[in-house]
Amino acid sequence: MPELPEVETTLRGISAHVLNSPIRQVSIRNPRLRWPIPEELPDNLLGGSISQIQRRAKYLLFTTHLGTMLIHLGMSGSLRIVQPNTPYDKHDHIEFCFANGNALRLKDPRRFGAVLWTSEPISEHPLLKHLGPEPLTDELNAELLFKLSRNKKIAIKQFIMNAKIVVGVGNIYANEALFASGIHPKRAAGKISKKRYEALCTEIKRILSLAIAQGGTTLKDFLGGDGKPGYFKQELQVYGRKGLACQQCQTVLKEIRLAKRSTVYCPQCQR
DNA sequence: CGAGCAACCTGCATGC
DNA sequence: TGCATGCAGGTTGCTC
Repeated sequence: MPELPEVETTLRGISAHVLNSPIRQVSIRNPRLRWPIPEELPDNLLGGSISQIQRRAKYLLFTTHLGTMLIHLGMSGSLRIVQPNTPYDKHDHIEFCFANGNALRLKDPRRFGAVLWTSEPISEHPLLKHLGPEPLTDELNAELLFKLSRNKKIAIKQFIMNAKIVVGVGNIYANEALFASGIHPKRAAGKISKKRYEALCTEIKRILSLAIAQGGTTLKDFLGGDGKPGYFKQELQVYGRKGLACQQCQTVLKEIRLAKRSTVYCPQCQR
């Protein structure tokens, strides 16, 4: 489910309901996520409150007086605000109850997500330390991509999906950004001009911003923290449209696999 | 070093 | 109807 816009939508949806309210209870129903939920997590959270929630890449960072809780939603995770007496879903793995009467629940059927704790400065955390720039800041720009890509034979789609290069560009938005900038997903990253990287950067930023403004992309059951679905699906030009006509030139869209990920493109518009 | 891919899981669609 | 297969929005950490 979640790419960067969905994570950002979640952040915006849950913040007001959980910030600065004492944490009364932490219930771990199943600690077996990608990594086990740390046993000391409840003790570190209880009695404290969340003073800030930030997003870095697709990680949500919950600041408390003792440290930071990191949550990653993996492929199928979602965070929802519920009333504490709401019946549990089979895949609700952890719940945080707040003094203000709200409860925050993580549901994650595939359990590729993670809930971690660190008391170190967050920028030093091994999972965050080597991440590339945020795509919606000036740190992502054509010069950077151009420079990092010289002599690289890797396909451009894999290049922009590499979090060491730039974070937050997942499979859906990689497909969409490449279509919008007219670049063939298999083109060698090192053979793309500065000029074309300008277009690609512009499109990555435009598409991610638009998706955030529309509340993310609801494919299966994604709902923002406010329970509303995302509306970006209707904007998708290539993802999930294999065999359909390109909306630009009517050519039939093709699908290939790149690093095992579904890659849809227009063989006419993308070179 | 980079490239490729196995691994972590469940649910759902498809085909026989 | 049942069963096998393949695929899904992500990322780490192997092996070669």
